[in-house]
Amino acid sequence: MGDGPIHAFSGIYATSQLGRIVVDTLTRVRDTTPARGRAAKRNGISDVAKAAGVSVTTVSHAMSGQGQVSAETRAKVLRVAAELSYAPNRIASALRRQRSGIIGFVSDEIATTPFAGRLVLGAQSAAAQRGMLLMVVNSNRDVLVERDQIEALLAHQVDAVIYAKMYHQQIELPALLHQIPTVLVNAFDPAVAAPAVVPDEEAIAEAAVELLIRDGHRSIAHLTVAEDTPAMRGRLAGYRRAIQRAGIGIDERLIVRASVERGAAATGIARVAFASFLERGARPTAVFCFNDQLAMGVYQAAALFDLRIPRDLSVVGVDNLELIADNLAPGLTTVALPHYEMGRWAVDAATMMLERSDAMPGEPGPTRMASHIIERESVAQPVGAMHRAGGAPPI
Amino acid sequence: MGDGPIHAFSGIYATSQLGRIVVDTLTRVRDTTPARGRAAKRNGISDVAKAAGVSVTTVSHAMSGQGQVSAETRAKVLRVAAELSYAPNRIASALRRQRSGIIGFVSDEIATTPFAGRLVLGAQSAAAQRGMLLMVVNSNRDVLVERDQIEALLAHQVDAVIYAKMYHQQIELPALLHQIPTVLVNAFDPAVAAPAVVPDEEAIAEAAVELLIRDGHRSIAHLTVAEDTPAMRGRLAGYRRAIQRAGIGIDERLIVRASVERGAAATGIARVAFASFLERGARPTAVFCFNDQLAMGVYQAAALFDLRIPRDLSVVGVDNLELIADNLAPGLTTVALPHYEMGRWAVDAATMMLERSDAMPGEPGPTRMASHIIERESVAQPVGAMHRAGGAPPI
DNA sequence: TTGAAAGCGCTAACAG
DNA sequence: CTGTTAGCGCTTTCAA
Repeated sequence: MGDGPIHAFSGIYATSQLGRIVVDTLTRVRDTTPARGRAAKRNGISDVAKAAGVSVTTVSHAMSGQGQVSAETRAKVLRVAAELSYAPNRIASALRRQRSGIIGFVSDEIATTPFAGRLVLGAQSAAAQRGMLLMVVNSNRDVLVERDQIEALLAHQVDAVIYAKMYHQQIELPALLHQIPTVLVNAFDPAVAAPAVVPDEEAIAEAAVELLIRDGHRSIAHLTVAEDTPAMRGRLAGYRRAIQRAGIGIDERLIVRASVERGAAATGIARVAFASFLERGARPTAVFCFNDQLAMGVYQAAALFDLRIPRDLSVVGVDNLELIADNLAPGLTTVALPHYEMGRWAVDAATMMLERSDAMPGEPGPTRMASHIIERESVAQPVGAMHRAGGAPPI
Repeated sequence: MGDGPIHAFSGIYATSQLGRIVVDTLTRVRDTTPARGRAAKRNGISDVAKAAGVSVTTVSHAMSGQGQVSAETRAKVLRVAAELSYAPNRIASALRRQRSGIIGFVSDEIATTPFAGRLVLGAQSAAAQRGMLLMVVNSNRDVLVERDQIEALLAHQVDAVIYAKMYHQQIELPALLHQIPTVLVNAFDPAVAAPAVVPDEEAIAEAAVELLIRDGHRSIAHLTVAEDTPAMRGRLAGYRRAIQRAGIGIDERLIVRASVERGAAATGIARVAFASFLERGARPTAVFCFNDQLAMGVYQAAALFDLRIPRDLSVVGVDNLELIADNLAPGLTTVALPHYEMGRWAVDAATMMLERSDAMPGEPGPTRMASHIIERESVAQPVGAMHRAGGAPPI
């Protein structure tokens, strides 16, 4: 292997004194002293051009598939590029094309539940498919921090942003985001015509309640929260609808509200609320809980009253928090929120807007995404289900 | 307000036909039709220069603090910049300076525990302080995906990367990362001289066991896992050390191993393991559990044997998974792993390497980071602690 | 089918 | 203290 001017041999390229072209086809001993400090200079388009004996234009065309390049030239360029482990510098490309290939992901919270992780995961996998990358930013619910972070995202020329909340809510989109394609996740802003995706709350409740009804339950309680949110309203409405559709009358006494503050130990509150519900003599055969933490409270309350789950009481939750649902004994049947799917939907919607600037993905109003139920062991037929159709009042 | 050539009046600037300079000092009616498709064109450095009546160089200097600019000029430039809501285009700046201001964050998993979130949070907060942004990427433990993602990161010219694992382990750093400053989190590679930070496993166990000893416990079990990992070894060693330091002999029968597979419902396994331990007649007054999920299993096993926590059995976990620790009744005292701090440390280390390329932050070998204990209600003095110093054998 | 050359918006020599 | 200017590495007319 010579040292002279750079030539393209048949598949083998020379190490150069001039450029940073280095061919590394052999398996090498493991490098135990990696570059420290600055990143190693990577081969650029002109290095490839030189090595392939063509112009940078041709390399660009060959790599991107733009323009007309003969098949052979293209093959050669590609081969050389691979040889030099060349990949276009996305920064330079972004500057020239006015497209960074980066999607900003703004979330209000990332550390307390696995929701954010699943959202990010879905968004990322969709982004990867389109050759884009995510820039994740988290405000921990501090509006000032959020502002700074959005500014940073804009300064980095993100092409679009996903604005995600961890709990389904109505919001006012930050004004800064009015200047850039934005899609909302788990949130909606009636004043802004931006695509938004949220869970279909009613369907969640219907799925849960229908599962219970199918197993023969007629006396189904709903343990919900006091706070007035879209999730609370939607799930309650879905509960009512499913009950009525089955021809069972709504018994308002079966609706139990726990006053849970955000982030507080929901389980304890739920345990107390549900225990006092049982104390009043209520004996539903099943409970549909607003979320898994409340369901965990129901487990604890049931233990206090010597009620066995699922023999004496079937329980369904919402969230599929594996940490809880998997670890409870018996395992908790619960409805998994479509976080992953919403993440995917969001970047798909964003890229759609990017491609055709007149496009407005999704329905008018927030797109409602379906959930699915995860069955574990907390649901069974009520004892004597066969015998007591339309039994005694439950309370 | 005229339309003519651009002039700088005392604080008010004209709307221009030529550029995109738009002054917007008035509070405006909320824009209900935000730009769709492409991002709105933002003002550039030359817009500011024009409006301020100086050269771009001066603007650059004024904004960055580099070079010499008179205080007045600087003030004027800054004012105009604010007026035009100018912020330097980081892409252009990156291309010119060969510094993207982006740190890649590679994690093996992000959706199943809150660990990743806390790591990201810590990393991000440190990054923000230094004007950098995080590009988070997640492989879901797929090596091929990971490779692609690291390549994408490199193509985006990230200045450094944080390579994080969710569980403390020894790894082989991907070769691609040998060419760029990298710091490892929750992982170490003996073959590579890269800074690494891991939890101080022994200290975790010592803190937990010392807490129990301080409360008068002398018969302290350790419920651990069978898999041989740095965490398992370290915590076991710490347990032994703390017990011995207190002058209590090690009783190997008090060390219980649960064969938990990664990601499985650890609690069930732990429940069975601990129940059979109790069945053999063991009556420790306290258990130190490898993690919170095992602790939850202990709660369940204790219920089976009518042992009340903490009256009959004190329990300490590790991880501070709020979903579990907060929701158990009684609340679980547990050791919180320093994820947030490790995240911070990692970007601090990375930026240090960036600033002085000869720097090697941290100790030789992985830096061990301290944890702290979160006290809830699962620890109490053993019944009759006062009376039975050096009591009967525990099993 | 290929190549030369003009920038994308910024920073950093260097000159005045 | 301020301004002119040459690129950073790439994409994309436009011309050959």
